[in-house]
Amino acid sequence: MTKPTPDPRHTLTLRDVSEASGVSEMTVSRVLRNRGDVSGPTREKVLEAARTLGYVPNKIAGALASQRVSLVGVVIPSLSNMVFPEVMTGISGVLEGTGLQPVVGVTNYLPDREESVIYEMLSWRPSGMIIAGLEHSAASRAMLGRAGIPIVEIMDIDGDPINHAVGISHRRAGRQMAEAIIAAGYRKIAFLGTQMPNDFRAKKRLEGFEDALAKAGLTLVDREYYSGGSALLKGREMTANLLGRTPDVDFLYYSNDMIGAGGLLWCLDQGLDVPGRIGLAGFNGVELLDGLPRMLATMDACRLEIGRKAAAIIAAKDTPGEKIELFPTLAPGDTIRR
Amino acid sequence: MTKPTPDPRHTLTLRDVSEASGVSEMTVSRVLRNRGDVSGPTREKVLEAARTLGYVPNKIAGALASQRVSLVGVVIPSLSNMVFPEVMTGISGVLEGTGLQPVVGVTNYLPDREESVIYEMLSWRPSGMIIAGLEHSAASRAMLGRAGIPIVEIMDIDGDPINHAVGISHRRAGRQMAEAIIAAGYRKIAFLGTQMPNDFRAKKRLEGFEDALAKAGLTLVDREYYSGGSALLKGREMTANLLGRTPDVDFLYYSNDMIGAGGLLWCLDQGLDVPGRIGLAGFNGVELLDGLPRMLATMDACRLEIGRKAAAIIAAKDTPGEKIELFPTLAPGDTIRR
DNA sequence: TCTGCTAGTGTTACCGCTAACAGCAGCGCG
DNA sequence: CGCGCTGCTGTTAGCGGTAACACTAGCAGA
Repeated sequence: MTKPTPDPRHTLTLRDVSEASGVSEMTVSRVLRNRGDVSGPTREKVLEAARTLGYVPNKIAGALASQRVSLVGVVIPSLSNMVFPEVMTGISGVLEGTGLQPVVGVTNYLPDREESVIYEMLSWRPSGMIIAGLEHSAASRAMLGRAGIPIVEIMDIDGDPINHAVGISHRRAGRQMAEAIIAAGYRKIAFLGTQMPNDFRAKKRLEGFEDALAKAGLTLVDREYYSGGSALLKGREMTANLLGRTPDVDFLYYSNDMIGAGGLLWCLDQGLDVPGRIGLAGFNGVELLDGLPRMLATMDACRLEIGRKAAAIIAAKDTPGEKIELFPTLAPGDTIRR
Repeated sequence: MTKPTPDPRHTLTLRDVSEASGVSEMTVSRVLRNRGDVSGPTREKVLEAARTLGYVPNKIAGALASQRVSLVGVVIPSLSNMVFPEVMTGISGVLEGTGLQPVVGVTNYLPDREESVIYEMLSWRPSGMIIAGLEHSAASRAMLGRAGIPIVEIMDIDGDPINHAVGISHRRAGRQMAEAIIAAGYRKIAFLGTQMPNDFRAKKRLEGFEDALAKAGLTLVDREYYSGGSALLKGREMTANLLGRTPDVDFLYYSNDMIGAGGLLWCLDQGLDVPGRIGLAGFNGVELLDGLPRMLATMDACRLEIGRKAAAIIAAKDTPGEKIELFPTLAPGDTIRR
């Protein structure tokens, strides 16, 4: 409730601390960064002065002078879907000790927005960039390629990375799930998922899924798409629609766990025999959903590990470009026959 | 998969663009920032050069020279609990048009970590800071107070803000919920919530809740705390424990919707009559949960609006310090008798 | 005694950009 | 015809730090 500027004069600089402690700015700088030799007493004097003044260093100036920026740009499509927060946890954990700090930018699955977020981030000259996905506009790829810093594209490895990639094969994940479903004896299989034209990972999963169906001489008997809204609720609606339209389906493959959970709740409400009469599966392995009446079949996307590995690459900063594939595990849960 | 540094020589600067387009650096700078008069043809030449070179301005240098930083620090306790992503959405939405960019820091509800996150952020000399909560270490408060920028403390207004505050009264929210519960005729009321010693908002809600109970001559008949893990699952466990211990409870007040949802699912599994035999309520109004078999009674925390208002204060940057109270609405759902 | 070294400190020259001001045409006007 | 103006462009001097080097005293070894 006070005014925002209680400045005695201006904002503090190294000079203020140097005057207060009677040494040069350079020595203050050395003390504050723990670099170079400074005698014990001097160090104490300086720290004391900095503390009582309440000096906070100016990283803008420091970064410009040293040509070193302690930021790592992280560009992700969304924060609200449970998957990226976990990736962030992995990233922060590893970056913690390194003096590097993640800065997130959110694109909402819009390529234009992604381009401008990347531009903005690069203009801060970060030490590295972590970006979800392998598909970016030509301009984005060009900017990133030219930036001269390590670039790690995460989540997906089905494609050509600019530099590094850490992720899983969503095509393979789709295929694996399909194989498990077929092996369990389901034959009339439907897909329910996001409409989003730019969720390439979901798209690849579906491709892999359909490939595997084709190999078994099957095709999807129906499909249903949605866009916004509460995922749980959408899952119910979509499932109701689809079963209304195609009552004899015996398996529902959802593009993510949230809508899958909604579908599961609906099926249970209807008293359908799950997984006997009908099976369900999602994708992501969101821990949040442990605690549903029944465990949804799903596939872990290795989110934490992806975050960790990506951060480690940036922190190492010398690694030559490479593709790191992680392998998700299928959790059959209680919604697929065994 | 290529090497990270395809530099023809070094990273581009204004000088490169100025040479490529045959004008001074200053003119290039003017064009790139749309500031001051530049003739049409010159502007074209410059833009063309910048585009073909792939120049990305260096905001570090720009910020240092202009003493203006387009960043807004946002300090929040967690990203994984559904409530802050929505606040972020509100913030980003408002900041979008202003040229300001949010930078988030996560504290995991640890005061020490909060202090260092604040220090880190201030060292980038942001144009403003948005921080969750009103309770901070003395050092944190001092740093923020001295920073000379607008500080907005969000979520809570039960206390003394450093500068601005936007939020709801959690004490009042707790009281209101208690009153509604009592009015509905429940008498044996228990509380289930987070253990976290630093979730001051949850604590205040509980205080308000107990105050209102006391006014009606009631006290909590039991309570149960948890710390980590999947909230839905924890909700189940806690509820099972509590009802095992105190079977005659007739209302369960949860400190958040997720554990409330877990509890609700457990009650339904057990075939308990909700809300007849037992009522339940949570807090937050997370949209995510629409779609549960039954709508949990809850209270919206005005998250989106809090984010918007906070960002607006920073963007306006001249507003004198003030406390803005928002008023959550109680959504009785289907888990409280009417 | 002189040299060479080291630990501790100061000096200088930027880092890449922008504020502020200094030109300098070309023009209308008294 | 000289004045002031407007429209455009360039020049200069930092912003607040840090790298790189210069300096000084003190001391070991030749």
